[in-house]
Amino acid sequence: MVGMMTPATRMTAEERRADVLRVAVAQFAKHGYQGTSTEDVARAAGISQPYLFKMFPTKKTLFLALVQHGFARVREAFVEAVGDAAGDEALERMGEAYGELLRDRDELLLQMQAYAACDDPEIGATTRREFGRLWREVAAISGVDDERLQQFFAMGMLMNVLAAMDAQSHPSQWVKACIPPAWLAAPRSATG
Amino acid sequence: MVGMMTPATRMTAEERRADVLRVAVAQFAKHGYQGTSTEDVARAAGISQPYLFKMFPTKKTLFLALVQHGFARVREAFVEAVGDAAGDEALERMGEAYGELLRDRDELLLQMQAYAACDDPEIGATTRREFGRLWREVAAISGVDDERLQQFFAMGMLMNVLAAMDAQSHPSQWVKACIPPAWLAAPRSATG
DNA sequence: CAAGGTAGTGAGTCATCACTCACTATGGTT
DNA sequence: AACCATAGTGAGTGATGACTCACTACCTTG
Repeated sequence: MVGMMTPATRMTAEERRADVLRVAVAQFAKHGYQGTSTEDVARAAGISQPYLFKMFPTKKTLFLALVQHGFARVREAFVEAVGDAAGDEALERMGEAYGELLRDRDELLLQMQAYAACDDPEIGATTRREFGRLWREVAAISGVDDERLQQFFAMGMLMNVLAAMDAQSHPSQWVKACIPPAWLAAPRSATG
Repeated sequence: MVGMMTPATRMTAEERRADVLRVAVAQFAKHGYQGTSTEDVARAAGISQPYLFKMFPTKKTLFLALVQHGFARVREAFVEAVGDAAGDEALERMGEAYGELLRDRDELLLQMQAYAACDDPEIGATTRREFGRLWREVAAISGVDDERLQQFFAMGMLMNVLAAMDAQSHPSQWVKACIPPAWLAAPRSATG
């Protein structure tokens, strides 16, 4: 009764959980798995740290939930964007959709943090599994060959890295060269 | 004089520093900037933690030195590999050289950790600067156009991510599809 | 051999972190 | 109105982390 923090407006556990997930992305995206404290996440979500641990038994559980959620969002965005297209056109639309996702850098940065934390067995396993699902899904939807798939994903990874470096906010000579206007489209000419 | 640790065989500061740098790469590559403790690095290098701080005034200084050193190694490897080639052939040789570097996953993983830690202003600035230098150097040496350069770097980033996920040690359907055979076993040939 | 610079350390300090325990407040149901 | 499941918290705890201070051992040079 004394200095008790106003118990953040009461929500159902589900609502609160969704809230936490939404807010936690930003933290983990910026500071990484090890660099983010559960205290920070709790504060950002407007709840106490002990309650965070009631929803997610460990910090890792929370992080893994975020990773799965993030990859799932990418898959959903791809499915929706492609519609009934196929082949190169499907790839192109997925590329555009990925560009849209870039609006919210946090989602992509979280992916980077997941890759970077793969030394941890559980994080590694989850990340590989999710990456594999995404790969297979893109393969199935587009139906293009492996070389093209590879180019598609390679471009995605480059965008992730550029996002991580926040290249867009630090313009310089090379940035203009490596973020061309056509950065959304799949490469038109095959290597050769 | 009681339980004093055998003072690791005496070296010049330079030798020791080089030793530390060599050993520290593995630690930071695996566990990231935040996930690596100076204690771990010191132990791995066979010196006491206070002495580590005499050579590198802060943990960040050490990490930044590693990042610069890593990028420099890539640049040197590229220059050496290209020889007097130019254009697409130069790119191809650099690609092979990058494959060689992949032998030692740690170097590439450290790059990933640098990208992931870019939220820190100093790390971000250094990483962008080094990436930019690499980009310009590859551009200058090869002389190819931006689109091709972009594809080259994109493929490199995909390799980095696959290395981070340790895809090669966790074979599955998609791994075979996304790892270019030439990079899987790069016995320094196949200039075709 | 005396002296001093330098390689190297033991034993802290203070902050932070993941996680816990015991507790309180709230609202829907009977 | 009384009950109770569940949302939510204050105040820890033991471990660990970056970094410091005061010190010791070693080697080179005059």
